[in-house]
Amino acid sequence: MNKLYELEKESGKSKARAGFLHTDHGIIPTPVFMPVGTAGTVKAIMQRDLVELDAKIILGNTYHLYLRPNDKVINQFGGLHKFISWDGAILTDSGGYQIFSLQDMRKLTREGAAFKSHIDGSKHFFSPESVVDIQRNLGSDILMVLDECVPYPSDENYTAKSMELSLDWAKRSKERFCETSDLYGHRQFQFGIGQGGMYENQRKQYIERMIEIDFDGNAIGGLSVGEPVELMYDLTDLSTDYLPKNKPRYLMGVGTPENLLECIERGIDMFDCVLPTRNARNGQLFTSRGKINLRNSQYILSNQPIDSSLDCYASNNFSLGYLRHLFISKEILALQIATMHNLAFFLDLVRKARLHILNDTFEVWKKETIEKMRGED
RNA sequence: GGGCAGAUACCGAAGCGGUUAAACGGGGCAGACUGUAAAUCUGCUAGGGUAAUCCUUACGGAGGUUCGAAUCCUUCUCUGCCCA
Repeated sequence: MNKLYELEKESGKSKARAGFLHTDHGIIPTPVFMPVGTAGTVKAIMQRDLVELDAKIILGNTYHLYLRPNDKVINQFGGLHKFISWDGAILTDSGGYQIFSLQDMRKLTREGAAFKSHIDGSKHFFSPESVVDIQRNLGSDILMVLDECVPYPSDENYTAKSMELSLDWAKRSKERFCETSDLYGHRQFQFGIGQGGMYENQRKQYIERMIEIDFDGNAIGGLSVGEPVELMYDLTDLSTDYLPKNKPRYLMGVGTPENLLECIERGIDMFDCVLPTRNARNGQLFTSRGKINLRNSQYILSNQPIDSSLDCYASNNFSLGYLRHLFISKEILALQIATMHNLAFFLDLVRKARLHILNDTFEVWKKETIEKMRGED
């Protein structure tokens, strides 16, 4: 199959849909959750565990991998897949989010982003073109264009200007992508990223102009940056009204288990988020009964498994009391178990969502699942 | 038996006349985390009170000096080190 996306089924009752991403590193059923592996590792667990969890695709980050070890080094290893020993698919983010989160260390111009390394303060420059080149060296299956993730709140004028900048960068990214080719014998695809801040008209306009550039897939960026969750849902809803049906839709950086279900219902196919991995390292578990703050003293004597409803070694072999002890004692194993469990939960949730879409039961199941998760919050 | 040093909140440890219910660590108790500068960050941690620039009790014990003492003096108790 030459095309990346194959639509399998639409819900009919909502905009939820099931499909496949055809990459040369596997066929990925969608909706899909992509664990974040910024620096060439999904923190605290091994690639073997990701396989066991049936993660089909993970993220890498252009900014981080460029700074360390550098894409030229990774090129010497035959690309990121070989470098990190991962046969599944990889999507690399562009560094656009770092332009946003490391705001005080960079300067934006029409040409690109000048920035200082957060590691050693050294000066660097990213252009839309160089970011494509780096991702060619990395060899990710899906590469993201460089964009400016507009901070929240931003006024309409700033957002509009930023839109022009990001769209210009998007065009240049596409051009560079077309001028270059994959280096390692597997296909690479390129996604655009829709911005527009919190303004409906700008979101719409951005998407319309992005569609013209004709990327392999379309992302929605700049959401979940501090705005009220309902606004995030509304803008996602609006976005999927305009995004083409024959291409994958990726909501960047989202979100909580509830966010995932709400946005699947609004027609999103792909998600990534640091929550399951980061919160795991910070002692918070996501379960079918809601969130658990593991350090709480109420779990000292809990003999309950983390979540026995999951088919995951970490989730049903250790008691909450034991895992709490590991956290309180700052044992490395705590991070590993919690990370594995949280990822198992997120991946399982989205897989179930997919099955329910195929069974025409998604909407009812979604409602029940959210209620259950809220129950013990 | 003699000499010296010390005793501060759950623990360690600052402070050495007023701005001290007492710095800072640790521990404890909560909270946050959404395209990862995060095994991180924030708050609380004598009792009472929703809370306060409110009340009570507090820096080994007992007395004293002073307008005012964890801080100065006397004495007692205990701890460590050194000399016999």
